[in-house]
Amino acid sequence: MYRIGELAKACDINNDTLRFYEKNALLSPSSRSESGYRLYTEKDKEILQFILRAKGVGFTLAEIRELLSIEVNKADNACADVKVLVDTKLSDVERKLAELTRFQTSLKRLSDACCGGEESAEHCTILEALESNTNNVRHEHSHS
Amino acid sequence: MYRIGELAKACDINNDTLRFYEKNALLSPSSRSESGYRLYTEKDKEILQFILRAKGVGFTLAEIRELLSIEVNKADNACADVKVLVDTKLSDVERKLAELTRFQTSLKRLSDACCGGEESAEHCTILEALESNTNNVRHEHSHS
DNA sequence: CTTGACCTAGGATCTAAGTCTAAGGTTTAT
DNA sequence: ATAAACCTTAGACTTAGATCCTAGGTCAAG
Repeated sequence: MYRIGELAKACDINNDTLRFYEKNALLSPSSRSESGYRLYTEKDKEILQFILRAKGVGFTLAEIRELLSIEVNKADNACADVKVLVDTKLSDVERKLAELTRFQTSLKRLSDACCGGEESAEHCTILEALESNTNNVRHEHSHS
Repeated sequence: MYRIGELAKACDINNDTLRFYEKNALLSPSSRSESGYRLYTEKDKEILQFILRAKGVGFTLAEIRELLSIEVNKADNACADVKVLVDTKLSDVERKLAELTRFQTSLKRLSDACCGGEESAEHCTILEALESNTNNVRHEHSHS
């Protein structure tokens, strides 16, 4: 059993974040001590880690709540319902992947075109690209 | 010279967003009319487009402010300074991409392993996977 | 038996990036 | 000359996701 501070420390988050997750129906401690202290189990910790991983890839807490809630309703849901939810999340993930890939491509192009040297940035291709009306690095000339 | 509404419309953003950018030291109109109306020049419009493009590549407004400060003071900054900003952002984006790809794989595997039928989800492979501490589908047995 | 670290609840505050409202002044078209 | 469309400011509100504050209760160590 972890007390709130122990679990928070173990997962490198704030105690208040755990209280916040509880208030927002994401993760409640499995029990309380005599004096009302929250007591989290190993299982609770695993759920928290799932939450943190999901958050790390861009799921909102609302989406995570939905993912987690499937489990609670198991018996009341058909497999099909669960699958729909997962497939919806999969589309979400793929949409996010597409956007990030776009960012990556643009940033890479900017980075690759820049000499990165100690020269003055007066002719920096990155700045030029951001100034131009294309968002693409068209001119790959360097500063030399 | 553009009035606020004209520039906003031309760049497809809200008038309030321009006031917000001004308050947050991203873009101030070059002048004001007799009656106090903001007047933006062609150059101002270019800076705005710079901001919007940088936003489109995933930079936060704080990061854009930094980019702009280099932009207006090019001669005093090295190319390396600019490149660091881009490369930091790039690593950030790539870290997220990696995590997201991991999630995509997991969700795909979950979806594929699920029969998607009208059976109760009590033995749904998806849920079983979410319960495990790996987020991977280990047991590919179905509900039947 | 008290000090310090930890915990409680409830509500206030913060950040990002806007968006909206109120109460009024200006410009333009008819 | 007056309505419609535009502009001004200050400040409140929004959403998501926390984080902090107040005022007090609990627990282990010296």
